[in-house]
Amino acid sequence: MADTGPDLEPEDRRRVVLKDVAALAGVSVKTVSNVVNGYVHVTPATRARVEAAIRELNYRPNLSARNLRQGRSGVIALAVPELDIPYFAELARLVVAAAEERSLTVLVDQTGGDRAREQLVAEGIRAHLIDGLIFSPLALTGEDLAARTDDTPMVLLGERIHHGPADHVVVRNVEAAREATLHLARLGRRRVAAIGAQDHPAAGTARLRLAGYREALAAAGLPADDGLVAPVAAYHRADGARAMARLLDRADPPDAVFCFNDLLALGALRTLLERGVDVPGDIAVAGFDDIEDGRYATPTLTTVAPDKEQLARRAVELLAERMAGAAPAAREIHVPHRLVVRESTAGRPARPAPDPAAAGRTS
Amino acid sequence: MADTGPDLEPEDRRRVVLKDVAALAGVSVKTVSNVVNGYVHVTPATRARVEAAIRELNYRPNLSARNLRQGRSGVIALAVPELDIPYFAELARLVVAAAEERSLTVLVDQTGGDRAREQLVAEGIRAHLIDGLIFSPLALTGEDLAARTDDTPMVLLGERIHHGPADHVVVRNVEAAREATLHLARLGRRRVAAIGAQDHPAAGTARLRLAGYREALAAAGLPADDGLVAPVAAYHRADGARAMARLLDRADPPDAVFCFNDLLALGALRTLLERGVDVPGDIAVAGFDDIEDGRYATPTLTTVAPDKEQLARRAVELLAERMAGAAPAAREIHVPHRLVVRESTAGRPARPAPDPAAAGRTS
DNA sequence: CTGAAAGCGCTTACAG
DNA sequence: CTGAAAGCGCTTACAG
Repeated sequence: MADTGPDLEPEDRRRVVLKDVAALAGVSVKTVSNVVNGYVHVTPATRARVEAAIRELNYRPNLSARNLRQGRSGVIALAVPELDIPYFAELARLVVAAAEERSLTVLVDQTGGDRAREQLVAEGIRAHLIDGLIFSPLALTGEDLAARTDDTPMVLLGERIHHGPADHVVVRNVEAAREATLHLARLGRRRVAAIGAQDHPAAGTARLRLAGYREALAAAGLPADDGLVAPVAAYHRADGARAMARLLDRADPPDAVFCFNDLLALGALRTLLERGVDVPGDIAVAGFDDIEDGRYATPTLTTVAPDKEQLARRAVELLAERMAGAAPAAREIHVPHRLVVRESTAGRPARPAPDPAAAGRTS
Repeated sequence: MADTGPDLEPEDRRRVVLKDVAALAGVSVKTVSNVVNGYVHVTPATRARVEAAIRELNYRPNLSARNLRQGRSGVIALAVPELDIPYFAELARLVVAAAEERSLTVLVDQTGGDRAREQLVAEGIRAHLIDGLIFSPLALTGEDLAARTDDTPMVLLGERIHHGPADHVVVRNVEAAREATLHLARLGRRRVAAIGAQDHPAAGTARLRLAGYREALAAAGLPADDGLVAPVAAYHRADGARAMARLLDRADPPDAVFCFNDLLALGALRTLLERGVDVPGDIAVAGFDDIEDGRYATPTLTTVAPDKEQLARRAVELLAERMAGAAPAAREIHVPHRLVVRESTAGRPARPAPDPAAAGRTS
């Protein structure tokens, strides 16, 4: 139509629209629309003619127009701190898969765990482009959430910050951390350390896992020694490696350590290896998340395995419900977890070892 | 407007549109549009009034409408086999970041490496929703690409399949594989194996890395023994673990192995550990990709490090150029790589070891 | 510097 | 079962 483009324009091959298909098939646009959208009341002959025309013209519906008309886009956003943190990468894969089953497309936001960016995401940087948001915040506060004005349906992954208006899908962090720590205590370890404490008020996960750790110490009759609780700036391998080094430098190093995620544990394992400390002989190590790396680590890593598949599936499900217009009170859904005991607390398997592939995805 | 919704409708709080803002600010919609889009010719006083109205009404532009009008969406798709394969996860993070610099949003497609799904992606499942596509295919053939009818701008990551119409951003695979293999040969290893060969014709990367491996053997004056070339079904840890086991079961096991990616190498390391084979003492191991896991593996992994940052950046750049209407001939861009020598070929570092954190992202 | 009006490509009541 | 027409919420020539 508008022939105002620069001279680079490929060809005069004008974009094919519904009307063109209708003209070629000799029907109204309504009928073409019906065929495209799979409505029932179209005679087979008409349908065939329309489909032939669609093929011949290579017509594709313009989704922006459809979205504008229908008031929805079929796109949801997944906002995570970093896409290449294995836990979030696995989650992303599962969310994309679960969304696809509902014909939803996933758009990705990376917040870097930065509060300002998380506020933007909560406030709807993509307002009207996305129909819903699955959000795993790191630094967002309850106040931020309460101040939210955007009304895009949202489901939060992770701890429930305050009692805001959003659905949450979570793991029972306190219980899971207690189980992991208790497992270490039952190995006969007396000085069980923790790696992963965090100061800032928004660090809900860290707080809950720390609480579970402390409950377990009490239950096992072990003294709580704050010197054995190592704070970290972030939850990457490097933080775990450094924290482990600090713990080893103490006069009374631990004989077990519960790391608040697997990445921290993998970093800790590396430090232990470099220092020549035997795992689990000298120090037993447990993590949290059950990322695939842990199944191939040296030694393989004992960890809390949340049901990530269900986490993703439930999140998409709750979101779809809200998107469909249901407006129940904010819900909090718990997904199951289990403790997976591997070599880092149970010793190396006798050779020949079980094929670690059996623990991985078969794909 | 249409008050036809079911009784669940939250409130009569009608969606705020441009017109409402214009009315409140006492200007025309054109002026509001100018303010929203940051055009220059608006008096400061007017701008302030409009901005106040936007805040008061909590107005957000409807992106679908804007897209429809402008003929573009500002959204690009990234299609990869699996989001939780570390290499693709790292790439995804970098692509999302690079896209953001250009105000582009990234939507993710997972193909599972399945040809049918890859054909769909190439044919534009999201036609008109996305302005462009960055695509890392696994099973797609040159014929598939030649048959492509969708004209969404596309940039391919990985090997150039045939000489189709698409831009490619690639690593010099043959050279890189040759360097890695030569490194092993220069350690004095005589029986250098390869893990990662693949049969199917679309496996361009496998073919090129195998070629580089063979070139290096010839250059080093080593005999080519096809029994030392291990094929794999996929490029996951489990495949590497199994392939390594097969190589070890031979009468004449290798004293070095070049794995076509890091995941295969990590699986191989696990098998070697279980079998009590010393790395690099008995067998030196090298990989390809430089994923973060390799920096914390036991031992740390020697690998070819492609400049992933540049890979992502260039891909987005080429795509943006095509999206802007430039239609040069298909381009093939090579990004640099380097061989990173670590413990798996160079032995363990003397204690105290360098902090592995220094090798990781600092974040 | 601002206003009034057309139109992007669909879907959807409303008629027939 | 199908047609003609309105309208989703923007942006953009076109006037002034």
